[in-house]
Amino acid sequence: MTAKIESFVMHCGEMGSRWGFNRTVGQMYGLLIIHEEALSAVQISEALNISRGNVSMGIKELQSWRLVQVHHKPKDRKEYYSPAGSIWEMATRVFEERRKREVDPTLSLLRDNLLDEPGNQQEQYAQDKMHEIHDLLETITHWAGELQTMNPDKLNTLMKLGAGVSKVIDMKDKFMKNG
Amino acid sequence: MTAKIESFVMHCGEMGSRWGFNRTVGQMYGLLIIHEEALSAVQISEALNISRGNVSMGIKELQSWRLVQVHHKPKDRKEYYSPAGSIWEMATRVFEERRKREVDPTLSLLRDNLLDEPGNQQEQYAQDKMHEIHDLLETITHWAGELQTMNPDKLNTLMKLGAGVSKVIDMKDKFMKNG
DNA sequence: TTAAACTTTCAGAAAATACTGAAACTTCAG
DNA sequence: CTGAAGTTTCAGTATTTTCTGAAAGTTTAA
Repeated sequence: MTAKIESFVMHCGEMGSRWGFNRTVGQMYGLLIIHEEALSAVQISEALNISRGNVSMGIKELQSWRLVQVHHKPKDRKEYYSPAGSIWEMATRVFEERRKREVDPTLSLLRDNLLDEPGNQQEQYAQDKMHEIHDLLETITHWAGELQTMNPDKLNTLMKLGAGVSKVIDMKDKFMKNG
Repeated sequence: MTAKIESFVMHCGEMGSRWGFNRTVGQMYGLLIIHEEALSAVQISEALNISRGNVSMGIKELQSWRLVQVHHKPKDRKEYYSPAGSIWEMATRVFEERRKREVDPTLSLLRDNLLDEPGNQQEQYAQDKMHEIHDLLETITHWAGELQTMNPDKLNTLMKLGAGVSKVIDMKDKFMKNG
């Protein structure tokens, strides 16, 4: 590993926990991304100086995020791992999985709580707030879902044309009034 | 605390670490949100059964996220805490702070690495990938920033009109070709 | 000043999380 | 079958993170 590559891999490790997994899982993912060929479990454990068992657990974790792909080479029983999909797909998968872990449980709790009638003034206030949060989370996840269905080229093109979201939306407003 | 309120507060605790802080900080924030009146440090420590020192550290943490506001009552030396801003503002602050912690350091590392010339084929491949990631992160943060400048009413209105992001953007495409 | 009422800090304890390595398991060629 | 070549699991250990409570710091009223 050259110094540059190593700095990237180590950075992914440091950021790992902020990105939703732990240090070694972050390192593993970083390594797979910047390495052109797929790597075996032993190669990963040697490159990162971690135990073989840890690699196995890390791969399992990355698979639960749908971020790695398994390959086989002819005449070779080992499994080789590489990142699944394009950079854009990786980003949407991380978003989606994080939504499942960070937002969906909250939405479900809020929905449950909003079914009951509030018992007193204090509960009324609490329910109002929960309602606000619920609606906001629904709006955000809806729009995030829409963004994910687009490809990044489209976004980039529009950005370069100087079209920000608000401009596009203002235009839509105008368009609908006229039409 | 009624059962419903408690379930919300405890949920915020469980989600805390996924949202970027720890359990008690999550609980504290949840409590402040659904409680109509501002609360003193002692009230918080009693409501959540945590030490006074822990409350102090938690408040400090929430302040670093710009999520709490301090109040004073006449004839009372204690400090009283409440959430800062509307639900929408809280959400944008959490986004913004998370961007600072989760994305900005990576962008900066990638920029540094992209300044050097690649030394060999392996480094060339690595740099290409880093370039892709860099551009994608820039696009995403740009669009996220734009979304934050809008208010949620506007988003909701548009959503109810059946205007998804992609529809709006397709329209923009058409509009620009014709114009 | 003083001291009461409050807040912050931080060393050490407790709890949670991650890692290792050996044993168990799986697969497959011969 | 058998055993070699691989993967997974998990009990115990190491590391990291969080929490407590006592001491130090701050503010203010008298």
